[in-house]
Amino acid sequence: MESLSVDEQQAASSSSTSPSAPDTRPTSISPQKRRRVEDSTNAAPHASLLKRMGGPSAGKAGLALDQAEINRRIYEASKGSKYFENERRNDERITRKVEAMLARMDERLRAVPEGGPEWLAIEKKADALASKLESTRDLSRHIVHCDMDQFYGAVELKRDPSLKGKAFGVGKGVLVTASYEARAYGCRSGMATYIAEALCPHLITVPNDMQAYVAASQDVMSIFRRFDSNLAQASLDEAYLDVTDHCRINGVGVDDTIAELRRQVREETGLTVSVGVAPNTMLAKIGSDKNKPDGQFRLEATASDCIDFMHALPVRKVPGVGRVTERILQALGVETCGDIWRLRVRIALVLGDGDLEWLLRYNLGIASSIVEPGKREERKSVGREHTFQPTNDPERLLELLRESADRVAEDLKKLDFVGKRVTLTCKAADFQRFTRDQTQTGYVSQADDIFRITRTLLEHELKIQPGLSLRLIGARVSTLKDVR
DNA sequence: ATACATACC
DNA sequence: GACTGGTATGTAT
Repeated sequence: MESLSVDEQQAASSSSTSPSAPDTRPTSISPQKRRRVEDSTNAAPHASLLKRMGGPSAGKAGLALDQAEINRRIYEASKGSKYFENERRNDERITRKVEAMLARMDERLRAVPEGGPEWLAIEKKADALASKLESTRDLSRHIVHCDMDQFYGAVELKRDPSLKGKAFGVGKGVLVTASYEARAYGCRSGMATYIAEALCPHLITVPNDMQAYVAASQDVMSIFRRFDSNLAQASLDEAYLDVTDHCRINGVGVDDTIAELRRQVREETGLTVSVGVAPNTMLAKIGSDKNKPDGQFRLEATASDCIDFMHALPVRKVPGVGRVTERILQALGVETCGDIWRLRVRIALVLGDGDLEWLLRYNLGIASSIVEPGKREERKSVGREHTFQPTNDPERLLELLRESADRVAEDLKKLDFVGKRVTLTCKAADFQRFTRDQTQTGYVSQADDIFRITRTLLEHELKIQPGLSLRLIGARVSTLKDVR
């Protein structure tokens, strides 16, 4: 029973107040408070850990080595490091969470036998929810997601053409991007450089130059703005546009419009961009990946095209579904967005109605069709953090905290914000992170105030955890007020 | 109000 | 031996 009993009708412009970028995800189940199992360093690696060590962006196509072999090499290279141990702990925690969820599923499935009256009632409710969602589908806009190809790497290539055709990465301790040649060896953004070098011994690494990327980004965004002056910039190298009006006013089809946008970017900046066009932001974003690099993809604006497009799509490809959510869904039997429909009753039983709603949106390919620039007053926090050689010297830690506090105050001043809540962020030498915060009675923005508050929080931690060694310290101010 | 987890680039 | 930084948001308590 794969076909949807949902009306194919639509129109009704989305009245949703959701933000322009797809950003919501099913919530995860509550953490369990069971005791951590003891060291199992010598045991064979759990499949999920092997995969986890492959990194969050592992699993893309075009590899010189088999992904399983890459994961094995990454595992070998990182085994025993503090980072690795922390990943192992986190992986165990998720494994326990998934086990607890499966136990709960067994229990619920016993209480609500498949095909029984209660089961059928839940199914009916899920179908009604799907119909309701279907009635909000907006197919009237040409929503565009532009994603620059290998952006930092492309900027570096422009600067140093001798890198062309070579395996190189940008970044120092950690790669922020890898060239397509390096990706073929399994090198990925977010990967430690020493791991990348283990996978690809001839890897060239170049330091990153944010200034250059910001400048290139501004050039590209100003070209995008010719097609939608109201675009939503999602990052330095990504933007959402609504080109419906541009196409109508100029009497140009959307495919030609996008070809023209790509041509202007290529000619004026020497960079290439991949583009997805679809009726909403989620579909456009997934689409921009379809013909990468230097390609464009358009999804036909009909409900059945949207549903078919999502059907075979692995849930992990949906923006907002990360590796933890992927594991939870996998345990339920949900690998693709098509599986969501088949397993809707199980999902409702185990995860609840709220999560079912988001998952049904993925299944149906329904999301916001509203593109608007991020508003300044929507800024939620301003923070700084940095990593250093682990130390337990309290004087040194306070010095480092002072630096973060100074930089946050600088940023707040530049941005004209003051805030009420002050957060201390720490990462211990073993990579475990924690935060401590305090809400003030009045607004703060001065370096001295931010330092004084975070220092008190840090000193308290040092008192209750004597000898605490840290590798990262940061300060953040939130609950902001605009004073511009 | 606080702490922490997840996600994105 | 070695694995970033900045921001948003959801959940639990």
